[in-house]
Amino acid sequence: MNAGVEWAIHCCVVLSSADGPVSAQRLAEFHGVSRTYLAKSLQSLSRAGIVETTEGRVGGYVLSRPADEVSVLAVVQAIEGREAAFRCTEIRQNGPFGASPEECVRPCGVATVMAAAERAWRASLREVTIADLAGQVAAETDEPTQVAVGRWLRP
Amino acid sequence: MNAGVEWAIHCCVVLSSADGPVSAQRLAEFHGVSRTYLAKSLQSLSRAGIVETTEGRVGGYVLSRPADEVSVLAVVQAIEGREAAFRCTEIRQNGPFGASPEECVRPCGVATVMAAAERAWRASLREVTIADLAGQVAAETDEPTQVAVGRWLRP
DNA sequence: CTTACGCGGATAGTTGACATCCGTGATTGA
DNA sequence: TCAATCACGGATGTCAACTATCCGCGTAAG
Ligand code: SF4
Ligand code: SF4
Repeated sequence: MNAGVEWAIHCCVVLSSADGPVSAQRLAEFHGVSRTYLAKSLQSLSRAGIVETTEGRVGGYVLSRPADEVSVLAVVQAIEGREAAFRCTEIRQNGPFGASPEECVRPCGVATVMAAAERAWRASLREVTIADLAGQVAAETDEPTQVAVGRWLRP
Repeated sequence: MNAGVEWAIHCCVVLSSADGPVSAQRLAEFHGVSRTYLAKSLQSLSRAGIVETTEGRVGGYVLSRPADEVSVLAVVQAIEGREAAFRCTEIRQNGPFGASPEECVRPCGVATVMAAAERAWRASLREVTIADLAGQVAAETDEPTQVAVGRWLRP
């Protein structure tokens, strides 16, 4: 799985507790990752409509929806894409006893099972929102640090 | 996801309906895929204890357990490995407000959520066995073809 | 002893993830 | 007005993993 997924989720959590636009520079420094590459992930979030950007001198990223309306699944799919991990290559149509395309209008058992598993995976991620994660982080961080982080994000 | 997963599942289904060892040559022909590369996947299944091999002149592969005791999950993990798709890189320890390693003894919310999703995925795959898939295939295949396939597998 | 077969290592080609750079356009503050 | 800052998108490079092939070895049936 793409490492940018982890970065993107963390960025969303940070953005949910910030009170203004945060630049890619700050987000990258905060997490200790490559600025230029993180920008790619943030652009994906932007295209997916999860964050909004303000260009110019004091530009940066802001969550475009309240944190409790952004599921973890949305962030993951924004970075990883929406294609299923399991790609069926229709090998049942190959070989000496290959089925004809007419017989393959509906997916076979293998593809069905894998699709069901991925549905379960997505359903699990859909249950959790960025707000849930942010609340957890806030509960584990003491008050002075939270204030310091807030000030650091907006210099 | 590794394409060899699809091949391996199909091979297990075929093996469950065969009455003797089937060579990699036959399995590859049957599915119309590369013989040499399929052999790699079959070797993974062998190392995982899902199939057993008989070497020598009329060697081949046989399921080492009854088909209803082999879950799809076991086959997938044999090919793909057992590591989680989401790798946490502990970026919360980075940056100016990075947490100390002592504070990170237990996994954070993000890693927990992703792990729960993967558990749901595995649980879904664990519910289905090779026997289930074989039964589905058998129900969709007419009698004469089944006999012909059985004969073709063991020439 | 010959033959067919699985096993494991070595070896490439190809793809996709990871990472960086630069030019463009937009916005703000001097 | 003008320079600085920042997001955006394209182009490019690097690297690991997947895909695929080949060969020598050991094994067991005939
Ligand atoms: S049997 Fe299922 S998984 Fe296999 S090729 Fe057909 S649709 Fe795909
Ligand atoms: S916060 Fe969670 S996902 Fe992020 S680096 Fe720490 S353990 Fe990993």
